[in-house]
Amino acid sequence: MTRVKLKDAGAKEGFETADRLHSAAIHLLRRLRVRDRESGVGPAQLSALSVLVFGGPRSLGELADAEQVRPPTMSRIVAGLERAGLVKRRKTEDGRRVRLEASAKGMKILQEGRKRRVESLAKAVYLLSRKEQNQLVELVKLLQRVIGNL
Amino acid sequence: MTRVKLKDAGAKEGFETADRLHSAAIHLLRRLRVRDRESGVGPAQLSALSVLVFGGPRSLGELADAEQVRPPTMSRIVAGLERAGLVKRRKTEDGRRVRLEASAKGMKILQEGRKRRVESLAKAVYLLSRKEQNQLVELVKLLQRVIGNL
DNA sequence: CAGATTAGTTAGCATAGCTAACTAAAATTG
DNA sequence: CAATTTTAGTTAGCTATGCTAACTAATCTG
Repeated sequence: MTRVKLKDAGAKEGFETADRLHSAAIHLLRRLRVRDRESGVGPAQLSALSVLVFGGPRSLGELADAEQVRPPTMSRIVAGLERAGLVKRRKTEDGRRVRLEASAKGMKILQEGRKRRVESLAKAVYLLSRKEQNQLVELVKLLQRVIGNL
Repeated sequence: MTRVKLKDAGAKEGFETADRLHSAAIHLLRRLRVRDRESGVGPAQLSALSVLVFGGPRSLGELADAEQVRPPTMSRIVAGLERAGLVKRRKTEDGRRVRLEASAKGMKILQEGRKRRVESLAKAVYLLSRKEQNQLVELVKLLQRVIGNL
């Protein structure tokens, strides 16, 4: 039995691909994490801040959803960001909700951190041929679709 | 000025690609993290265990290096894995070093967790066309090279 | 307006990251 | 070969991040 049913073969490949992708993502972030520590801001704070900077102001609950985290967790993350002066808290018409927005300092810190973090990755990308770089762009789009399907 | 110097254009694109890749990796793992929690084993423990299962036994220091973590951190992660009976600690000729290896239970837990974790990702992969799936395989290879360059 | 729902916080627990300071074993060296 | 230095891991103590349960305050609803 050297032949395998097409369906099964596809399933196995899909699983393998998914597994390697998962592993690659872990290792990628593990490497970049080192650079993130230089900012003095924790990873969860940095990530939440980036949502506010690139995605605009929003409520705590919305931010928690975006970050796939429970409200109490986000409450504390935001408290840290506020303490560091990176996020401002504004009142809304609805007295229960808060409007969270990045401060100027928050935007600055984030841009710098993002630059630091991505520059090592960008260097690694430059080592690829131009053709491979273009391929990588296409494949990142594909990856974004996969994430959308999750 | 609609034209840009090629060199600059390349740099900018590389940065953009790197940034999107970084972001994609974050979102990918954030989604999968949910499934990981079902195992009852923390993410750092799970990741360390996978090194032992797929990469074979090694010392605590080597494991710390592989996981990009400091020795005290790995010491505690291993203590947790031991307490849960997922890892065994063996003596070596060098009395300072320990030899860490996954137990049968550890391998079982990991395989199950890996399956759970990857199955949602695999489902998302299946939604792509066969052609796109092949492209994705290429992405992962490229990605592995990029990570190697880090 | 009383009760239910919604938004966020507080409290308390576990995991995970770090540095500093320690112990024990091995290697070096005078 | 004894004294020192180096190496491997651990312990202690801090911070950050996850969670659930239980609370407060505001809004909505009947």
